[in-house]
Amino acid sequence: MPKKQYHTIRDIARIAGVTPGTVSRALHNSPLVNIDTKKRILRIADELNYTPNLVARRLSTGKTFAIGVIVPFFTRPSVSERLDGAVSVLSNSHYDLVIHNVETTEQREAGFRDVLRRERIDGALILSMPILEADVDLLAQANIPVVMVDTKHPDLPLFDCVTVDDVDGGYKATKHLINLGHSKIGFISDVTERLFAPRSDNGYQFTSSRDRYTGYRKAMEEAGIPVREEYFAKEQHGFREARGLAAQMLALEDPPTAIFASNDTQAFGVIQAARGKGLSVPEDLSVVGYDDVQAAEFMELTTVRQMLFESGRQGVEILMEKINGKTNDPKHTIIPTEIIVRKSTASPK
Amino acid sequence: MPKKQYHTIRDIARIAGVTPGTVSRALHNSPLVNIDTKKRILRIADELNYTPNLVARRLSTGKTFAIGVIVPFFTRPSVSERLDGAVSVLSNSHYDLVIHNVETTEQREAGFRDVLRRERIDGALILSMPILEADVDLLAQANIPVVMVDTKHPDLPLFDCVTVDDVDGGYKATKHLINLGHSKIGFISDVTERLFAPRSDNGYQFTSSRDRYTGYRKAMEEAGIPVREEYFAKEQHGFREARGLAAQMLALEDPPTAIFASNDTQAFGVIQAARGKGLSVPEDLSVVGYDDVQAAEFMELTTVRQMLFESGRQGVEILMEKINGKTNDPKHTIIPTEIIVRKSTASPK
DNA sequence: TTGAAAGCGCTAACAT
DNA sequence: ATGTTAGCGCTTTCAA
Repeated sequence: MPKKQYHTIRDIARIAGVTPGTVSRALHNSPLVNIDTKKRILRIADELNYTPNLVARRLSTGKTFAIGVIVPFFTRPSVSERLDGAVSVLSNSHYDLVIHNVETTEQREAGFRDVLRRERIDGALILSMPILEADVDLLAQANIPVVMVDTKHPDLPLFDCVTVDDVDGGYKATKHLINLGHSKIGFISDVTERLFAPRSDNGYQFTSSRDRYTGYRKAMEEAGIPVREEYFAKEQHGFREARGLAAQMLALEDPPTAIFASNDTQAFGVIQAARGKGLSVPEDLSVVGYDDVQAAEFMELTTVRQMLFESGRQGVEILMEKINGKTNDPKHTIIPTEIIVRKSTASPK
Repeated sequence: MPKKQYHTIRDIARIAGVTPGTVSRALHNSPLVNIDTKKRILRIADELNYTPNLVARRLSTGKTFAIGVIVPFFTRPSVSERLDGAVSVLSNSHYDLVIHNVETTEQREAGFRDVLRRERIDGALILSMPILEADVDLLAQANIPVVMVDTKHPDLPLFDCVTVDDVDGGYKATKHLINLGHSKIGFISDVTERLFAPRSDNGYQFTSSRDRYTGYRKAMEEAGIPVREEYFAKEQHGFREARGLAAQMLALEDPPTAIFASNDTQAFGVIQAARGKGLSVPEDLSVVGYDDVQAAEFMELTTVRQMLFESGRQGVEILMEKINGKTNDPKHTIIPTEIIVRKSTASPK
């Protein structure tokens, strides 16, 4: 078998009659190399179809030229749109994006323990991951810059993060319904995955839904509408679960005339539940979602847009600044929300 | 500033009073090391919170412990579900998954030129990327195993691939409509992205839609139903485009009573077009999609399921076998399809 | 069972 | 402008 199927800087050096150091400089466009030798070196490199061994470069420079992203459930549209924003920044740089998907507790631990280290990546993005108390230590031990997107934690003002003002988003959605004349407004929330809420719920898992609910209450109270307990329900993320919840709520003696779901997927479940009961949307039931994922448009769902792509993009951009040592102080960016009115909401009959 | 914020094998060696070689052996559970020294070494490593520097290990062993995936538009649900399958295999191994997203011609070229090399990754998965003539050379030059998923190319029987029998899938969908009594059946196709079809269409870009259309024709001919030209239309992937196409088709003098769209996203566009014309689905128009993405379920869309997750999973599994040298001969796996009947299809009135 | 030493391919500081 | 050299952290062969 052949000794090696590729060429190194040394091969080029030999052929060009120079030393590896010079080749390295030529390849890096250093001004410290004669224009002719540089040309010659580049030509030879090209003929040899040379590409540098990134691993060697990484070891030598101490930089990995890779960033990691720790993310759960990236097939969820909202997550994958954020990821897309993150990827978009990197594809114009030399950085690789290594993705660590989290779906089990082990993977979660492994992610925080092994991934957040300088020996693997230059920086990490934590995307849509609720932070547990146990994570805080690991996070603090990380010897690389970390930016969190769609993830907040009361004890971590020390970290950079990109978040959304979910209280405001929830407020806007509810306000929209109130303005339409609704007062019987249900709220359907998702719940922190079991994965993220081990036996001791220490109050750290901070879901966006909670904030959205706070916004809901605020709008209700402001309008002097009592918040009814039977108009609140929560279940796992997923449209089937939400469908069940909505079906129950619509079966109440005095059912709501509008339902605000804390994400679009759940809103779709609500719409299905209404359909199942022979109710039409928005005539008999108004529905508002949250996220404005791509499917929301063809479902003609009124929803709260939160610039998912943009949040991922900004997260990585901040991360790159950190990696390149441009800034130091933690930065908390808040992405604005906007209510997108489509055809799933109307005044009550 | 501190010289280094982490510990190396040498630190452990010093403290344990042995040489780095021994530490390396101990860490790898080699039988060639005294049980007591091994224990001592492991204890020290643990106390020091040691984790090996993967980059160094990679350089030394010549393995990168990473695989790359080249993929376009990974926010598309069908693509991201495939990706999810790929990721699922890796998260139980020590392999990293680096993702190279392709959205421009440059990125496409860069992907094939730079990524497919042993110096970066141990193997690559090419996901849902039509292969151009120019790619063939680059692919052939790759010095690492490559597996293609949802990508075929007539000239590349040499490569491993996981594909779907789209002709059969298209046949099943059409047959279903015919069985329901339809004979005026439209077909809406997507078109290879401009990105993938530069000026010279050399016939190599092989879209799945074409196969699905072949299946459609086959079913029609078999049933003795003439294929009408005005019942065929194509446009870019995307529900808006499909909505436009369907609107036109439904405005024909003699409009179809059923439309088969070559993917779910376009099917959603068709449904919207019908709705826009005041037609209800399935009473006035039956709609069939393709892919069975998650949204298909809550849209209650009849569609052709093709085990997206599974295709990604199998792709990586084959890739890992190749990397570990278990098999050599190219393997062509065909994932079966299945028609999922939901509420978007019915007999014509 | 352990130590010594070479080497993976590249970079960068220093010397010339 | 170029050569020389040391070294990044780890693995692995060869000796002992």
